[in-house]
Amino acid sequence: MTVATGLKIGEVSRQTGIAVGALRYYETLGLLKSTRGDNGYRYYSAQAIQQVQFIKKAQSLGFSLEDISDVLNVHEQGNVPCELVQSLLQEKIDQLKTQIREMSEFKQGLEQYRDSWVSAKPRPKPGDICPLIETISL
Amino acid sequence: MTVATGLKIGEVSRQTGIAVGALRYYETLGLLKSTRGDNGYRYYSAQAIQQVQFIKKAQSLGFSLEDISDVLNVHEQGNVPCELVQSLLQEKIDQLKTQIREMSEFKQGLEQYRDSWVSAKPRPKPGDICPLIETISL
DNA sequence: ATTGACCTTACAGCCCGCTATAAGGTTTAG
DNA sequence: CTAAACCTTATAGCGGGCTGTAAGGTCAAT
Repeated sequence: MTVATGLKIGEVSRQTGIAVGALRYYETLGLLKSTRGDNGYRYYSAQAIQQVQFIKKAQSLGFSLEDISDVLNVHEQGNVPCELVQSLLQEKIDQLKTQIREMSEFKQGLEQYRDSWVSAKPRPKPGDICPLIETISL
Repeated sequence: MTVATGLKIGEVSRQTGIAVGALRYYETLGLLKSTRGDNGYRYYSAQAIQQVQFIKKAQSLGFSLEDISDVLNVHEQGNVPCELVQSLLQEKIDQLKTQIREMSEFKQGLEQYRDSWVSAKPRPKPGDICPLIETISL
């Protein structure tokens, strides 16, 4: 007797800007729930829209879907996940710091090669492919 | 009558520190050649060692295997690929600059969220998953 | 009744540079 | 002669977040 009601996946996709395939993918990861109608269709509540927006916002902070899954799990346990969110955010910031530093150092190394190769062109030894690169010591 | 001679793949692996599977992979990409013995084994010349070292060195500059393939092709045409190497290197440097700038800007955005969330904790609205994240506008 | 829009599952593919596995054949040392 | 160490191909899998396709079932409007 109970007729499945709610939003169909295409409507959720339209309202959130997330592709249908991505919504189904989120479901396989446990990020999004749906109830099934007798036809097998997924039906979504209005909260689902908010949930998808939440996923988008969390992604915009650099959170992985796994991170987001953890946050949603805390929420489903009845807790407010803000502390987790804050520690995850700090983690991302720290990772970025490290990455930026590593990339800067790497870039400096490349610039040193570039500059040294502009000033002094080594003469090719027999068998060399590129005498510039061959000067590198691993 | 000609007996296949040279280094077997395991020997090349040992001398270069590159895994056997990786060497075979390089061959499928055209980066490394071998001659086959009657047994089907790959045999390598002494130059192959140098070639693999070249690949490693180019990789250490952030060159992709496709980049390296281009460089080796120029070499095989009988030309010295140093100019290509230099322009590829400048490309990597420019890409790094852009990435570092983008990551720094992104990190600053995250730090703004973090700081604003420390000072003022928004009160949860009904249906909110994490009231901090919900403050984000996409 | 038909058309077209919508929905379903299952699976393949993308990027990149590999690694791992299975199921064989070859060579080498003792 | 045997066992270990080596070699071969073919294929699948990793990470991460998806997209694309095929082959079908359902629903709404005409």
